[in-house]
Amino acid sequence: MSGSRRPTLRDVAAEAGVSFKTVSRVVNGEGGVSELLVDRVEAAVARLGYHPDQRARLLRRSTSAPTTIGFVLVDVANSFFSNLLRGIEEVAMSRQCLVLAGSTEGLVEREQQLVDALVERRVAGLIVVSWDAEAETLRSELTRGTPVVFVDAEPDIPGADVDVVRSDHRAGAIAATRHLLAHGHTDIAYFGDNPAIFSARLRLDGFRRAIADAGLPVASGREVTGSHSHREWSAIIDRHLAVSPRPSAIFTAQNFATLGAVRALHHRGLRDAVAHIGFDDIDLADALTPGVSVVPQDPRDLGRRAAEQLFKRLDGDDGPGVRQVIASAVIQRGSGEIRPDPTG
Amino acid sequence: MSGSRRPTLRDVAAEAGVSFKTVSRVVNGEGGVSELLVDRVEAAVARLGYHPDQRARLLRRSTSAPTTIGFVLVDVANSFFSNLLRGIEEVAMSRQCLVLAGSTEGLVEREQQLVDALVERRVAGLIVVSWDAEAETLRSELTRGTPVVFVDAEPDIPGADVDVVRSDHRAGAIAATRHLLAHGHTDIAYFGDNPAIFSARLRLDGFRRAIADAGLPVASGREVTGSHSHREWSAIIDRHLAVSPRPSAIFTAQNFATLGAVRALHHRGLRDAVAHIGFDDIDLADALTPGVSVVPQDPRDLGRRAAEQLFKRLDGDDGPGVRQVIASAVIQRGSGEIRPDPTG
DNA sequence: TTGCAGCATGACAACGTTGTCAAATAGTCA
DNA sequence: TGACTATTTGACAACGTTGTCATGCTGCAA
Repeated sequence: MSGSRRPTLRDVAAEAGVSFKTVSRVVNGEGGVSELLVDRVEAAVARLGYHPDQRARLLRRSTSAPTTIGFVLVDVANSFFSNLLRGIEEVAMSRQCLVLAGSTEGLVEREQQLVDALVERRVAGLIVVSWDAEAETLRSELTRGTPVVFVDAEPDIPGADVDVVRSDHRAGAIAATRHLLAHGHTDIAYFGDNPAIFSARLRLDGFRRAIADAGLPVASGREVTGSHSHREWSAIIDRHLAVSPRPSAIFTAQNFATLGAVRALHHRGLRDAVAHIGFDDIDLADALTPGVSVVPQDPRDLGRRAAEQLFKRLDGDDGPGVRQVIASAVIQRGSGEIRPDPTG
Repeated sequence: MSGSRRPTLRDVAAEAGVSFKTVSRVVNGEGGVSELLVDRVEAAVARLGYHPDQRARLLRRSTSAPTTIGFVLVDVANSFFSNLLRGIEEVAMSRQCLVLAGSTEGLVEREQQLVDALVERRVAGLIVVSWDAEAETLRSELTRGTPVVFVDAEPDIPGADVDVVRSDHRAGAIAATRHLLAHGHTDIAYFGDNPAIFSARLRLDGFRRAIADAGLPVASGREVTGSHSHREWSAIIDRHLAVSPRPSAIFTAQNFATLGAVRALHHRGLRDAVAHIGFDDIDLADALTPGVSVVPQDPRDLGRRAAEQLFKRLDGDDGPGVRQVIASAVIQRGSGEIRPDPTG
């Protein structure tokens, strides 16, 4: 048995002594087959361990329920994205649909490769976290009418009408910054992702706006941006805590930066001295001393919403593009409510 | 252009004024086509945005490099599994191969559905975290000779010769327990996953063996097992800390349990009073006070190894099954080195 | 000019499936 | 009985691709 060719409709037909079309009918439950033959065919299917070839099936079928959707994300090892994936999977699962996912590592070139690879496998639709500002990686698919839902990042396509699901990055950043301002801070450091990235740009913009609204000067030396691991962020933030005067509060606008800041503050023994608030929640945020205040996101919910929207399109909805921008508010856990040292 | 049919070889051929076989040759770089026609075809491909249909290609092709592999995991939202996936993806990516993954949620029924769904899509091979002790979900594929690599859990198939990549669960649990014993603890509580699960069974076994080797009685009231979220574990462990006398040390043999324990200990203000060691590392383990001592795993490395092994098989290696059992040692960060309260 | 090698190109079958249609069989009614 | 209908079954094309083979053309030597 080992290494034997995988059985096809014809093999089952031979085993059952019927034509392969009859097997096809039985396998697809089409009806119009006598009970006698149904039994014979089903026995043969079981005996041979037959599984229909979905590639051939989809190739032939004109119209059918989607069986596979594609998800282009940045890094599945980042819990934000893995939870997005989980939310998508949840919805897809209820539709007997699988998710073909891949990490771009933030490289546009890799994003293009992934989109092409998914298109060549003829996924029914795409959910994409695009770091290509104008989403050129998806241009040809969009014009062709392939269903695409953008998550987390919103592409800047003039005159385009696309589906988007994302957090309200700017409002969240404004809320976080105002929270620190309200607690008396005037020297706030910002650590966030590369502003070439949509979400990072909006968060930095929100930070600056809140600072400006408070009548404070924009201290560019207090803005640090770039794409780093949490180990790297830890070292970077540690260095910024060493200068004098050090900032009295920090806003970390990305989850790795938040992890890095916790570690750096801990390392310097400043967790009770420097206020800290992060964008996007982290595990154990409430088991630290003090707890880490954050503006949370709910990536699993974002994933679910994106998938729901994609399936609506796959079900034939061709209405105008839908933009879902999810707001959220500060969760106070202690670190964000520390007041500046009056002697500082 | 919107909604137009996706172009095929024939469409490109018509556009370029050649036969579709010539287009096929150009697209596959087969050579034997005049420069003039190559140019005409390439222009037509670009103009129409042609992408070959991998389904049809694979259907026809007798032998070819693998383009998609399947990965059956338990829950992609758990960082252990998402890091496994990342490691697999990393290796697959270098082979121009995509990973089709799905979460079983620990349900054998769902595991079977996923395996079948992957087989029906004709993935080249499978990497599986199976929670079905005898791997019956994979029996027919194994006998058929489909390349399968088991990760994390090793199936109990009499006489079977399979590839396995996993941590040394038993040795790790023994090391963790001995570490607590060496620090003077005699009343150690165990919190771990359902022992129906391979890794959980070995870890519990290691715990019991270390306890027995120390000549201590097995206190069944101190063993709590089950599959829970970290919120649930937090509540469960909190309850066990409320009894008198409470354990002087706890060993959490699963990452959600570790997170739950940190939260529960924090909630009761016992982080400096009760020793704690976990199996599998967690984020921020070193930024807590005290740091969380653990026996770490390197899921990304496990994923890489599993994928490497799978590709070896796909490249034709048909040697005997390879078992990689990765050992690891305690990382001391503070929580595991707390000594029992002498007044306790 | 003829013959032949060598190359470029195309025609056609096949992969495993579904959709279309025709054939064969059984059943009904005048 | 004969014609007509309904039901079961099978033959065959088609999906988009690659593999095999035949055809046509060019250039060169005799």
